[in-house]
Amino acid sequence: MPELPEVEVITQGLRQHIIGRKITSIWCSGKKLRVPLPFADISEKTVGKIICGVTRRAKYVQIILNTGSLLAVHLGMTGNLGLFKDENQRAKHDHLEWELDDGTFLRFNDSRRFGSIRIFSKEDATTTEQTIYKNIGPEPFSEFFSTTYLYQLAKGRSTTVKQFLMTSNVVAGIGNIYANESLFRAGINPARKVTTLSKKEWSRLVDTVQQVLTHAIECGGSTINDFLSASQERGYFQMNFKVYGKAGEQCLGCDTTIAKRIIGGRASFFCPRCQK
DNA sequence: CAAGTTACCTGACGGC
DNA sequence: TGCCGTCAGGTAACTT
Repeated sequence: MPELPEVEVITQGLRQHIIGRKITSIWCSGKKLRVPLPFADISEKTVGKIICGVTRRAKYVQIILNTGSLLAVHLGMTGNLGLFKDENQRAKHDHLEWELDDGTFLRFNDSRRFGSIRIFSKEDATTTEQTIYKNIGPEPFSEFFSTTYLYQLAKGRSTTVKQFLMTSNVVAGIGNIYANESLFRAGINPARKVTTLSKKEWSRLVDTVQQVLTHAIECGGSTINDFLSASQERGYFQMNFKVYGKAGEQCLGCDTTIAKRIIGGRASFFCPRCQK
């Protein structure tokens, strides 16, 4: 499900509603997630505490408590964090639930269970960086995500530009959808070897990545099958897809048929004429 | 170190 | 109707 825009939309949605709320109780399904869920630790560090911040780093939603503890939630492919009124029953695949002092419930739902949830105490701030974020590249909106950075990092690598963009230690937050869409808008073929890109092309790519992500966040993310914001609203950036999922359709720019090709094991969509 | 492969898990969809 | 194969927004642990 979620790439950076979807995680950002959830983060912003939660922030509006749960800051200042006290967690009054917790429940878990007991099902195994990709990373074992440290339920006792999560319970101890969250129940009775007050939520004082919600932020995003890479594809993680971070919930910060008044004790300084940090809860890091990764949504995997199908995960979601949503807010529900008490009359809503638990849904299939709900795995963790916090009750808040205003009677609402914050629920983590994940059908494929590729998501993960970890908790760190204030004292473990360095550990947090060392465990989850140590191999994660710069945020795409940071100054470190630059033409020079990409150009230098690409030197000596044999991978394709699309795989490079989707590698989390190159840049955080870009998955299959936004890699495809950014490359289309930059006019760069996804199968190009990274060493063949000029500085001008890297520069265009930095711009289009930022534009696409910004636009997608403004649209509330992309809802293909199941993505919903914290307050269960659909995103509509999928209306703005120019290539993703459009194999066989005509390119809006030139009428050429949009192609599909597997690159690095992932479906890649592009216009063979507009993307050189 | 880089890059390719496999594994984790459920659900939706198309073909038969 | 159902069974089967394929595919899906992600990542980490393997091997090569």
